[in-house]
Amino acid sequence: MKNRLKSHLEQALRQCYAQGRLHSGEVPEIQLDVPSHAEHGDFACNVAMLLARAEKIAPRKIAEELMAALGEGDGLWRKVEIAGPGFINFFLSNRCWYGVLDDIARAGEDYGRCHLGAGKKVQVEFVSANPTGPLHIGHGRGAATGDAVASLLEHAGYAVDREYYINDAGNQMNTLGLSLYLRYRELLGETLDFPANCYQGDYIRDLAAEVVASEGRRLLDLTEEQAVAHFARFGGERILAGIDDDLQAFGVRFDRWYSEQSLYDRGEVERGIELVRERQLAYEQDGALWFRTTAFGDDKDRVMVRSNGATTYFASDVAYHKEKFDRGYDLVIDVWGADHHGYVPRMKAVMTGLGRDPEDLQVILVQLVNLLRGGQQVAMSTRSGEFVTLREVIDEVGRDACRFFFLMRRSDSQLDFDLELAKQQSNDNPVFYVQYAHARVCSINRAAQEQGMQPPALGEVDFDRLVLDEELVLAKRLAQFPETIAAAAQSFAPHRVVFYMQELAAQFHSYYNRNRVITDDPETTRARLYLANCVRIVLRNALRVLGVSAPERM
RNA sequence: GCGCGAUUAGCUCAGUUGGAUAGAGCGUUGGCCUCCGGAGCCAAAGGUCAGUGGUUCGAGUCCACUAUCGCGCACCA
Repeated sequence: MKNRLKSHLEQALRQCYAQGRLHSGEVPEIQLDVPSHAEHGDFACNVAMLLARAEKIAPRKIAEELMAALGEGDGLWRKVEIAGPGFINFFLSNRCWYGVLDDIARAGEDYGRCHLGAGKKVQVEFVSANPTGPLHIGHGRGAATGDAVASLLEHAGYAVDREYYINDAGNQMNTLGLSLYLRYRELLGETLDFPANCYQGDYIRDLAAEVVASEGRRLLDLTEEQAVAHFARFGGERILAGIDDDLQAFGVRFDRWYSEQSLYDRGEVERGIELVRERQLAYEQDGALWFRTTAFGDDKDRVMVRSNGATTYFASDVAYHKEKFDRGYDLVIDVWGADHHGYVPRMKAVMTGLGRDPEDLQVILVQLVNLLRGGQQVAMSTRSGEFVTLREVIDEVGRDACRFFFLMRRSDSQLDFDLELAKQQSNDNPVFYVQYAHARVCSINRAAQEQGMQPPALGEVDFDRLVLDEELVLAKRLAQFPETIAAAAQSFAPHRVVFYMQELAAQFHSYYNRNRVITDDPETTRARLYLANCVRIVLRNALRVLGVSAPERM
């Protein structure tokens, strides 16, 4: 609809130039905004103001010329006017708005999808928590965000892969192995000092206890080095399996689990370092090998190979990102904790250094979750091992509320997550409010069915029966859904979908409360059922993007 | 010290990428059930968009400085 208006405007502008009524020849991008006030119409265009400078005449004058060239617009609008400093305001015809109901009925599950991405390959890498402990709620927010962004991009026509990067190389796995080994020995009767830099959480003891149960004292015969290696492998696998379980319970599925260690095993890290050398971006200093990232905007060069010969995490990250693009992705998105924001410039520098556009790498930063219970802060500290796990929160408030709450705010701003509120079944709780709107339509359908009526199919509805303002407002809101998805996808911002749903649900609840869908008049009833079911379809599609269920009864 | 980010209603936050008179939810106050699910709805009050200057037809939005808060500044991962 917006696009149709746009092409009308472009045509009018070209006509003005052709007829010599305007002279500059400039064709700016036509912008159409939905004004905040209804008296300014359905869409407002500012092109006359943009042209004012080049044309050197008053914007209202330009707007007049454009309006004259616009003509009737074959019934798309019922009124066009010039207002304020030179806005061109369009008032669309009701028939045109109710046409979106047919679009929705026709498209069904696909309503809201678009081809913005043109099939480009995108990888979204997220969670990627170290396999040294269970997922906590911070990871949960990353999981919800990454999954929703991936889903948004799918809806916008990108070919998306979800990937989890496993940091299974380096000394943290040794630390894990050592932590388990020491707890194992403790459980078998030794008293020893458990080092502060080892993992303190109870899950370490639990895992060690499993080993005691299955292996007994046998592993005491190993050398410490052998034992640590054994425990590291065992612990890593078990913890990763637990993470996978938690993510499945959360409804997140990855296309690929990518091991950092495999980069070493296949020589990718070596190849990455070679490439940096070939491009003359490496130099040696103090016995270490450095990547000259300062050449591309980083404020410090970065070490790839330490003076003791060990490669850094940065080196494998270079290799990993190089390898992502080798796999043919056009766009790579990393979802990171916001405390890693300092790493963005260096990774962008790596992109440039490797000959890619830095825009091909997008980093989404996810801020901390502040967990509350009835307004009171829940204490958390990863260091001491006292943290609230994702699993605990899913078990307590349910997957739907959990995902919804994680996505309610822009990902880069801190989030208050109140467990009591998330469990509450009232209008204070936004997730129930939205789901309830969906269930309510289903309930109306059931009531209609009992009276022998089916939700009407395409073409069975007389839109002239929709005469209420609220019905028009609902139709307009429904028409906005595809652009909401597109805009949210382009800015990697799932929270926009949340806000959209809350508005739509509020409008529907309000409509429902004031009017009966099922009336004495069969034609009116049909039209209203049709409208209500379009609301249901859009709510369901929106919830699906976020990974939240759309229940038929609650 | 340097860098990144934030600052919008009593609280928690949006703000369609620079548009017209600033938007929700919660909280507060006052209303609404003979009715398809009240798990809901309606209404009112509430604002110097942190401050100062700048850019222009037009600034919550862009730029500079200031203040306050948060985070980051390893040959760790």
